Amino acid sequence: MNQSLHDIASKADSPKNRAEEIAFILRDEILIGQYRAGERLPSERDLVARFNSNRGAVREATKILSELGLVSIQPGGARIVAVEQATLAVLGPLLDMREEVRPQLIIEFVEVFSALVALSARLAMSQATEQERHNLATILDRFDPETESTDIRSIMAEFMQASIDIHNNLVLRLIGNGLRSQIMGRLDQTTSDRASDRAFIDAMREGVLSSNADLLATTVIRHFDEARKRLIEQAEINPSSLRSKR
Amino acid sequence: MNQSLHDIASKADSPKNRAEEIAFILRDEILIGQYRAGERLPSERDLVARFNSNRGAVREATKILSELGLVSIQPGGARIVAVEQATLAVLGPLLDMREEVRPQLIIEFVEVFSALVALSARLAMSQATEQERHNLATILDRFDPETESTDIRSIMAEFMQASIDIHNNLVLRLIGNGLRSQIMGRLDQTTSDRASDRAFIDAMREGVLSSNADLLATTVIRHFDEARKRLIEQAEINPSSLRSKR
DNA sequence: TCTCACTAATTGGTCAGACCAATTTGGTCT
DNA sequence: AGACCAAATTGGTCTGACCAATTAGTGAGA
Repeated sequence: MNQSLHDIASKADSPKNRAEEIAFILRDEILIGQYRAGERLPSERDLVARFNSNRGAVREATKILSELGLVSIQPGGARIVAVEQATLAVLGPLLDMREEVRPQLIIEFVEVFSALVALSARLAMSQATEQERHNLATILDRFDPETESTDIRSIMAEFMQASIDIHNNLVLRLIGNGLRSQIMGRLDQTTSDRASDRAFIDAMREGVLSSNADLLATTVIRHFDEARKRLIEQAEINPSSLRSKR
Repeated sequence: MNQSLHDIASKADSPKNRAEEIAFILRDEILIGQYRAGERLPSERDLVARFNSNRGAVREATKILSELGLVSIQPGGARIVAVEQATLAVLGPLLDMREEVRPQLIIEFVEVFSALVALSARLAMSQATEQERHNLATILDRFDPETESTDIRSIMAEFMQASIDIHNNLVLRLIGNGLRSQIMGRLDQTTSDRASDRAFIDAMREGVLSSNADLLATTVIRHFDEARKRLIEQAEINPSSLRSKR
């Protein structure tokens, strides 16, 4: 029961010490809905007993949960906070733990990511040098429709990073960091239309080289919108619980 | 522009316990550039001596810094991480501490926020009920160009929250949480054109009531773009260090 | 029966000191 | 210079204790 929980958690992010080990277990239990929002977390001394550890480690663990925004610690007791008020750092664990919300969560991610890539491309175009635009094009050139290995998603991630390096918008960069660390490596392989991918990459390439921000943005939005629709179809074929409560 | 000490003090987040107190001091020192990235943080025992505290509290403090993504803790020593790799939670402190990057950071925030508001409005329109659209309009109706007190920014924040409640995109919500907690209450009053604000609100209202997602999105983008340009002008009048290194 | 005040138990916050394992450091030898 | 080794340093773990604030429980009084 709890064994499987622990396994899943350790697959994703391996705890670096006892405190993280405890924190991750509690985090996953919270995300899985084992505690309701507003409920009290077991006291530090109880957790010490449960995990055969010491208060120092347990306190560090609850500190982590507090930083994740999952619990609110106050003298008298710590209380669970609704997932909706947490930080981006719960996204990854949520993807790992809650199979039934995965499809929906991925769709939501795509919705946001596409807008951010489009924005980032826009900002980059507004101040990219010739050299920088060439570098962006080079990234896109890595796409090869013949090879199965060239993952269009990794290319997009790299494109995102490169465009952020150009406009250097810190807010966008920090959000990008959060999304990347939570999502990368947790997405399944999706069958996508290589031909349409080719057209997408070509359009982006043209947008980059001609410094056409509008073309770039609309191209990105359109492509991700298609991807989104494919995901929705897939989710409806396997209708675990689309748009369900979390 | 000219900030009193009192303002800064009230903006600063007040530590809840000794660990946070220490963590916030170290965080600010890192953000101010007192340590360079890659450098070693003083050892836990040194920090104990410096803050007249104990290792437990110090370890909790460094744990917080670790969660912020500002330091990387490993056996043998903790090292400072570049601000660019931190989490959104450093934005607020950065606004409080580094006066010289404030203008640029606010511009960057507006760039991102506008895209997210536009996206959120789009998503909300795609599935809002009559009732929900009416509620959104009610929020916009709070704007009164005659009264100085009605802050268009708080209205936009509320609109953002309400639209998120409609489409319920968790990714967007979590990002919104981060931005809101970091930015809200840290922006100066900016003199804006009440007439153009009125036009903006009216356009949004029409977009909402007619469920015209495109109109809404372009309206939002255009308005924030104007706000951005005003900010750039202001920043150039007082050219502290636009687009400077951070 | 209900309310309020008081008391006792619980909880988080702080602190001191100890040992371990791994890394880092400094010196030595080749 | 470079490789190697021993010592000092560092983070990780653990025990046990006391404090202050909150919470839960009790009992007296309305």
